[in-house]
Amino acid sequence: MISQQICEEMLQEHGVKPTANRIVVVKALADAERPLSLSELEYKIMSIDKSGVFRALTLFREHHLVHVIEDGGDGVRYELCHSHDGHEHDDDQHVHFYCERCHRTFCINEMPIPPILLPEGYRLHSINYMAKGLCPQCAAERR
Amino acid sequence: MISQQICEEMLQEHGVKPTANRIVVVKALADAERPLSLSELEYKIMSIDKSGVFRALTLFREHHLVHVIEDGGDGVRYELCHSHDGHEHDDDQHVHFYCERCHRTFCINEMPIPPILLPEGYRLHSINYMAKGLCPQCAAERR
DNA sequence: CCTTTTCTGCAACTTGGTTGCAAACAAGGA
DNA sequence: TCCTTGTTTGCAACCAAGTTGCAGAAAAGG
Repeated sequence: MISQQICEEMLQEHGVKPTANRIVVVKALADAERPLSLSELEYKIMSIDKSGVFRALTLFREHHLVHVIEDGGDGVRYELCHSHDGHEHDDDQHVHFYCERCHRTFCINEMPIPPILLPEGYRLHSINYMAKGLCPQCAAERR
Repeated sequence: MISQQICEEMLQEHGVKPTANRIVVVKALADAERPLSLSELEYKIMSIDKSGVFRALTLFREHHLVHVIEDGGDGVRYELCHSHDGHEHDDDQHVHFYCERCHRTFCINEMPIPPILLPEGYRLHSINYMAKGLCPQCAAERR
């Protein structure tokens, strides 16, 4: 549980005016310890119209407060940037794990993304490493 | 350019009845040397209604003739499985590169996906390694 | 207190994907 | 060959997620 206080500061730090709605959205993201999709956020928040959540996320993205990861299939998910330099680069890239049974996406924080060597000419900006399978909980229930 | 003959055989091998439409779709996938999205295929084929392309892809997926990779943002892309064992497992996992400028997705065939060590309990099924940035062509034009 | 700008909710729209249905087609038996 | 049965296809309708326009509400700044 993260205090409203801190959420407000996060917004400030990234140059986003902390309105009531926006604080609620950052808080929702911060409290969930995994990346959320737009619809999960909509559902989780309820008090704000989906367009509001959408606009907040768009803004956050522009200000590098959240980043986007591809989910295990359809949509995209939003995750707070933890990089402390505040801006631009997000050195926070880690592996994600998508559970095919409960459809949640986990951050494997302890696992940095292994780098690759690209052929001549490619210019690399970012990497999305998504592992899929069963999360510990679902793997256990399975048997 | 891949012969219709071969496409037909690919279908057979995977237990899919080779109808006219299906052959066209496999051929389109085989000729493009990169994973295509549904809409790219629709555009590329024209002679077949999008529902037809969609149904062909769904079928192919069920028969492990194509696999799905997440694109650099929104939709998903389809790529022919090159694994020669024919069925079930697709040991064909390699890195993909998404160009943020021309929005094409390339197969980096020479680069197998580096494995990771997951924490206790996770059961891994597949991995999607997507690098993003500029492809050689766009990187060159850029300057 | 008034003016100007930003923020917000609602409703409408767009787009990509998906499905229902009936006509077209293919396969197999009489 | 003709008929029956099941499969495949195109069309149009549908659906949901994401996105935008607009006008009222709220905030900021004189």
